[in-house]
Amino acid sequence: MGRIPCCEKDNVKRGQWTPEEDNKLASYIAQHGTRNWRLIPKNAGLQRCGKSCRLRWTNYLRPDLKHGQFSDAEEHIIVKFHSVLGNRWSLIAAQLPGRTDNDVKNYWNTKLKKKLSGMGIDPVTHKPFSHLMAEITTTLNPPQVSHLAEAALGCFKDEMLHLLTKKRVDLNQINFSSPNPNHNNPNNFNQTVDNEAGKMKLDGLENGNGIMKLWDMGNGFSYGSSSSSFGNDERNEGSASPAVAAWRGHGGIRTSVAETAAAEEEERRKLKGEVMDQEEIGSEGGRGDGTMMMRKHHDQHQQHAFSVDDNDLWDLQADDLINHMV
DNA sequence: AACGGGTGCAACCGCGAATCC
DNA sequence: GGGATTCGCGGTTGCACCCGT
Repeated sequence: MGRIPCCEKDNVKRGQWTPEEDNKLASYIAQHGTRNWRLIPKNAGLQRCGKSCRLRWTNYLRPDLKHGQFSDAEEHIIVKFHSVLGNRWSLIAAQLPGRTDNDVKNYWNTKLKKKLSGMGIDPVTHKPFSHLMAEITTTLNPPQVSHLAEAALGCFKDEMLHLLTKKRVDLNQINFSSPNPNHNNPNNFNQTVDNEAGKMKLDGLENGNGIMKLWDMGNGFSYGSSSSSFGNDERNEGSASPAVAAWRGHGGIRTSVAETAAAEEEERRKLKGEVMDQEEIGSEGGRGDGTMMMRKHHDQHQQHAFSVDDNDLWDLQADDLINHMV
């Protein structure tokens, strides 16, 4: 039983690629293209499995790849799209010409995740940790809250300390009584997390036009200055997936391979234009697909949703963000 | 200088989706 | 229509390099 291996492991070389192997693969693909990955290593005279060849080509050898540091603009795009798409690295990478999903994934895991945590933002939900704590207190019974808070404080100790030392969020001003009307009624404390999640889901889906609902923590926290936020303003409540589903339901992300490469390139070009040249976008005609929706959605908020210049938090030095311990 | 821990990145693995036959 | 094959994706691992002690 078990899965059939993609290739005979015995005769296959693994590990780092040598320059000679790179040359063989690149020159073969230049001549014959990437039609059948299983045959490519055989025909190119490589003792590699097709999967390994495909990975090497797509992540490293492709001539259109961009190597080197990610720019600030690219960082912003990654965080912005991650807040909407979650860990859909290939989709995020598609917004960054010359970057691969592996690049984006690695960059997220090694740099951006820590950077966001250092800013007191949960990299999974893109919400401030303080907001998550407030959510916990509104959805769980008091005994559960105390246990969970204890555990969470252990997990988020650094982030909480950061918040305290940097005074990004004044804990005295956090409204732990929350907007949830049930909170003040002990009889309603049994509302489960599932119920809350279900409500969030509905909020996201029923928000009209499939646009993600703005979460509002009520204490004025934002990724950046008061007039700007680092992520998308219309943030999904909880996990990104319901909103993404809603978005897709309105013709959102293209995933079908039937979509032509030209269409994808067009989309990429437009999205690139959106980010690189925001001023010029407003006059552009509409599109029926989700990309346009995202673009429209973005257009409506670009003045404050994605401004690099006025984002003081983002410009903090990494040391300032993470090494908060005195 | 040696060592150990942290970091970044390339590569691998396993699964589901898409395509082929 | 359905099984086999191939592809693409996201998560994980391994290793080289860096830096502090």
